[in-house]
Order: sequence, then structure tokens, then C-alpha cells
Amino acid sequence: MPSITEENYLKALLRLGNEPLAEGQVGTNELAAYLQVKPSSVHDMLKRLRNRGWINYQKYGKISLNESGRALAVGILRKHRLWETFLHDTLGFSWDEVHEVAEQLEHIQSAKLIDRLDFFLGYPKVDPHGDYIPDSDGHLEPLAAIPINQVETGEVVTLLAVKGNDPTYLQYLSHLEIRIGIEFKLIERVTFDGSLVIEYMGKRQTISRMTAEGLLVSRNT
Amino acid sequence: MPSITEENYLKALLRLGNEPLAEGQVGTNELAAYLQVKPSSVHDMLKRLRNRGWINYQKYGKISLNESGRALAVGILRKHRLWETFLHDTLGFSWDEVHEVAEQLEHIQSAKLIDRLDFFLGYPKVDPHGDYIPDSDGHLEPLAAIPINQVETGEVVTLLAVKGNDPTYLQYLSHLEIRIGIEFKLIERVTFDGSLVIEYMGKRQTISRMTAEGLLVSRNT
DNA sequence: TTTACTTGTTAGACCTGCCTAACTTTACTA
DNA sequence: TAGTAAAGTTAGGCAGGTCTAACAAGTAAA
Repeated sequence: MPSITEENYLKALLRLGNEPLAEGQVGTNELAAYLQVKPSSVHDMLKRLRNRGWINYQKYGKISLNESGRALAVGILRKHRLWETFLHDTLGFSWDEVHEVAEQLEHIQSAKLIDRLDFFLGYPKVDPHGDYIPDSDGHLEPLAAIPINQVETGEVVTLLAVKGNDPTYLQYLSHLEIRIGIEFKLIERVTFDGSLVIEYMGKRQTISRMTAEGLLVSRNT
Repeated sequence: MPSITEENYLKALLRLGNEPLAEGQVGTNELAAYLQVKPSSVHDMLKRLRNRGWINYQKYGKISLNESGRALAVGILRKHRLWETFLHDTLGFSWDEVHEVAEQLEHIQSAKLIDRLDFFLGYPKVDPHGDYIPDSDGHLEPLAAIPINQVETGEVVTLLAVKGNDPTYLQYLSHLEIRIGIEFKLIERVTFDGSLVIEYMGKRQTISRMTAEGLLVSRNT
């Protein structure tokens, strides 16, 4: 059974490996920056994770999760997203508050707890940020969504999920009345700085490129 | 903020200090035995807890929590018992299963989580084992109960709480259909080994002294 | 009050997880 | 293709939390 720290490394590898273009491959410095530790600390841990049989890694090479490491990481993600759903739906936390607490709750070791929680919540498919919750067999549906700044002008799209855990970002979206499931029409793209003008709920709003990058939408059919 | 290990020491000091005759005073070896570590490890930690300002302790003396240490410990106990209640009442765990998982959940740091959980559960007064749950101000009602083997023959008493977290003990009680709130009549006391014959729910049952010691009852008026 | 036993303390060691500083390898660019 | 910048590794050290083995204090009984 992994320690809490080991779990956090596995989770980080899953996450960074899923970034576009990463293809499961992650670098030492990248991981260090993400986890806010020094590359030398990461290197120590990589040796441990390899000895424990959870990652593929060799000197000066890229890092990737193997089968069992991935299974562990997906299990943690499942716990994280179920807890987020519980905090939001049952206890009334706002969507910017759930991540921090779920970061702690995801490390609780009890299969029964998670199964019961899943049942209690009615087997939710997505968490408060729109991300898919892995099922108890470890299956995780890939999110078929693109950032809104990759959409053509004039298109109408639906917000499937938001990317990013920063509370101030999520609070800002709430402030703009942007929620999962809402429909946007892309009115205009500002070539200068990548800002977008979007229309939703009968109003027009300009959002920066940074804001737009976290809005994951699906093309409407 | 205490580490998880420090929290466990504080909790142990609260618990052992509340034992009859202890009067808040605990010994090093006693603490070591309870926490399943060596006395030398306890000694190291005691120095840390003293430096952190949570305990009264001097060389070769007894250990006790001070005001702030006690407040921390009661806070952890509150979390533990609220989580036990959640696991039992909301998720349907049996009373022998809740302790182990609550041992992990009690270390989650989020005041809001605990307050919301308390609200969600309807501000419960007691946990699944009959113990009082400290309120959000840190007040903990002392349990006015005595082990059933301190009761006179012929008396009728109510089970207020059970003492002990051993799952096999709690399962055994369930098997005997013994639950919080049930009424017992003490029929007979076996002087040889301290066994008791008790009557409840229209049946007679012999229980060993060990079993009896965990049954905390109040005299009926 | 001396002995014997229990209780508590100290020294030195180990593992986890992190650090800094110095080094090596790889990758890119001139 | 040589030189440099970026990425990755190594060595040595530190704090938390544990251990064993040896020692010191307190306590109780003869």
C-alpha cells in the first residue's frame, strides 16, 4: 500500500501523463515543479516507486506509470472525485472549495467506504468540475472536450468541464455565472491577446485567453 | 497544527487520562503500551509535545494535557465521533466497522467540513457506541454510567454506551442482540469468575466479566 | 535500608521525505 | 560538430518518528 506521498506522486504522474502531447511520458523537472519539490527529491522518490513496481523509469529517461501504478492512481482519482461530489452535493460546499479537502480525503484507505459513498451519491458520473469519475473497476472515460479557444467563431458549444483547481479561478467563473452544462456562442476572437467574446444566458462577456483555456467544451451537433 | 502522529498522542493522553483513578495523569510505559510503540519513542515525542506547548511533563513525572492540548484532543474526538456517526447512520456501516475508518477520517483538517457534517447529521448527541460527541465549542459531557458488574443483583438498568473498539467484541454484542438503549435486569452474579446472568428482551444470558466490563449502564430511576 | 523490580531516560541507528550544492548527461543551437 | 543551456543525478545533510541496548531513578518489600 502506497504512503500518502507515494500516492501523490502517482496521481501527479497520471495527471501530467494525460496532458495533451505527453502520451504518458513525464520528466523529472516537470514533476518537481508540479509537486512543488526539488528535482533531487523527485529522483529519490522515482527510485522508490520503481522498486515498488509502479513506474517505468530509467536514468535520464522519461517516466511513465505501468499497469499497477496506473490502477492505483486511477483509484485515488476515483476517491478524489467522489469526495468532491459528496462535499458539493451533500454538504453544500462550493465548487472552488471541494478540491483542497478532497486532497486529504482521497488518501483514506477503505474500499467499503468508497463503495458506500458511491452508492449513497447515486453512482454519479461526473464531479462538480465536470470530470468523469472512474468506476469501481478502474475504467475512466476520456473527456471528449476541447478548450473553448479552439472553437470556430460563430459556433455554439456546451461547457462540459473546467480545468484547474485554483479557487480564485473557479470563484471568478461563478461570478460570471458560468456553470457546467451552460451553452456558449463564440462571437469574436481577439487576435492580439487571444481574448474571446462569448455569448451565454443572453449576455456578452469578454474572457481572457487564460480564462478560456480552462473552459472545456464539446461542439454541439 | 499537530501532525497526525502528534494528534494520536494527544488523543491517547485524553483517553488514558479519563480512565477511572487516572485523574489526567498518564505514565510513559502506559502510553507506549496503548500506542503500540516503545517507551523510548514515547519519550522523544513527549519532549516535542512539551515544546509545542500541549502537555505538562517533567523528567520522571506523570504526563497530563494542558488547556490547549486538551482542546486539540477534544477536537479530534469530536471529529472521530461525528465520522463514526456518519459511517453508521448515513452509509450503513455496522458499529464494529466504524472505529477503524474514523481513525483515519479524524485527521482531516477542515473546520467547515466538520461543521457541515454535524449539520447534515442533525447535530447528533451520541455516537454509535453511545459516547457523547463534543460540541463545536469543545464541551464534552461526562458519561454518567457504570460498568454493569458494579450494579446490584435485581436492579434494572439501561445500556448507555459500550466501551472498547475491538470489532470482535462489538460483533459478539450484536450477536447477543445487545444494543444501546436496551434494558437489562441483573439476575445473578457468579462470585467464582465474575460472570453475570442478565435478563433482557425476555431472555436470560450469561456474560463473562470481560464482556460485562464494557457494558456501561445507568441505574434506572 | 538495602535489594530487586519497575519505570523512565539516553545514545546511537534506521527509514521516509525533503533539502543544497556540485556534478553529468542530453539536447539544442551556432 | 563543438559549445552551452537545460534536464537529470549524486552526495551529504536534516527533521520526524521509530527502534534496540544500555543506563538511571523511583518504589516496594524483606
